[in-house]
Amino acid sequence: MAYHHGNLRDDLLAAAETALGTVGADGISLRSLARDLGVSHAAPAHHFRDKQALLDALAVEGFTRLADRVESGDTPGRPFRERLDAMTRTYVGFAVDHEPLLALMLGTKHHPDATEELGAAAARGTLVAVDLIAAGQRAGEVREGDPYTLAIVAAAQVHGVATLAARGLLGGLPLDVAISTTVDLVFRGLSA
Amino acid sequence: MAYHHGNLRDDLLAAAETALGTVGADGISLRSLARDLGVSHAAPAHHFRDKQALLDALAVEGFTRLADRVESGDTPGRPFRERLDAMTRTYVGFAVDHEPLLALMLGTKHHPDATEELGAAAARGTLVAVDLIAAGQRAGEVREGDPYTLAIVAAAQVHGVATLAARGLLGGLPLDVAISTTVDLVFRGLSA
DNA sequence: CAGGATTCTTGTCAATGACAAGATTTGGCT
DNA sequence: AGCCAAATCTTGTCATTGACAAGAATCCTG
Repeated sequence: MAYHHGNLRDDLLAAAETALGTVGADGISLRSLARDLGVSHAAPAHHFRDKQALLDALAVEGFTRLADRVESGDTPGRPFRERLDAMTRTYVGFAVDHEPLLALMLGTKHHPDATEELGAAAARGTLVAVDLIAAGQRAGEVREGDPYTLAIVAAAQVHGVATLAARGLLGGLPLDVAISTTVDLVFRGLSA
Repeated sequence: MAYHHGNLRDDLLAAAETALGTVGADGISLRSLARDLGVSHAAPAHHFRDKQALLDALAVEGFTRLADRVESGDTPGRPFRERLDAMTRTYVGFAVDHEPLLALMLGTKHHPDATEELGAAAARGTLVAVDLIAAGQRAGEVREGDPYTLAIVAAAQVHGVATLAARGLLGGLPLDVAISTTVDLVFRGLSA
């Protein structure tokens, strides 16, 4: 066994994400992760100052992956409603599949210095939304108004459905019904 | 000093809610609460089986208070848009004023037996929303469709704006602009 | 006014996050 | 090649915490 693990940092992140799904963010223990990776209980400290620093790194990774998925699922040039539908499904799907990660991403207890990095990662997502609204306006499909404001609020609406769906708090409403209704309501709300 | 504290349970809840705002849900320590109340470190165990049981009780209390505020701020009989506006402002206001509590209420790590109680408390809120939609439909102000589905989704949309606003994640959008836009978008979406 | 239930206390345990100090390895610099 | 600093990992330690056990003080019901 090599004295140096090699890529402890990446392995810690991977193990932490797995643990996130089983024991939750608070249930994660640095010592337990270290044990799983066959490493001493103090080794993680050399890669993450804090337990929170590890979680922050996980959150940043989550934002990046979410943005990737949204962007790759997008179809620029297609009608507004089609793009809105795709984005909504992607977002809700991500939330349902990775609820603990999303909770981490939008949690409030990040390190001050990480907040900056998280903000940048999150900004990528809003960019896509603003672009969507602006394109819709240019095509005369979306009503007038500050595209930034409309994008933020519309995204927040979809976000609300996503988080409640992820936590099973939609009162028994089937997921596809909830999504379809959401797209419909948001679309009508934004219509010209 | 009386051997019996008298109303430890209530005092624990009150102290816990205060701590919730300062150190967060995870930062709360039963032992610390006990110290603050001048009571032995094991005393809380006789009132709350668990640390989670305490948090669950706090969450139930939160749902009750939120429902109270929404109901008391409601104006049945008035036009749909007016009621929607009032409810949205109440909800967003509650979220901004009590973000940690709301996070607790909608968290996923409750005790199984508490989930039932929480569900009942939360159901009160959806009742108001369904009533609002149904009334709007009767008045011809809201489009047709299953009122339950429309209510859940619309509530989820408002909820999304509320949580993001509470966490300062609206990208610098002024709160009143966000609220007004939200009411506008939801209203248009639901319009007949 | 007795006896059981309630409330609270002290004592204890394992787990954890964080810190300190030292060992091993790596990699750059001469 | 060789050396030294930095990076990586280790053992050791500490205070805090949640949970449990067993016993003391108090309350209350019959």
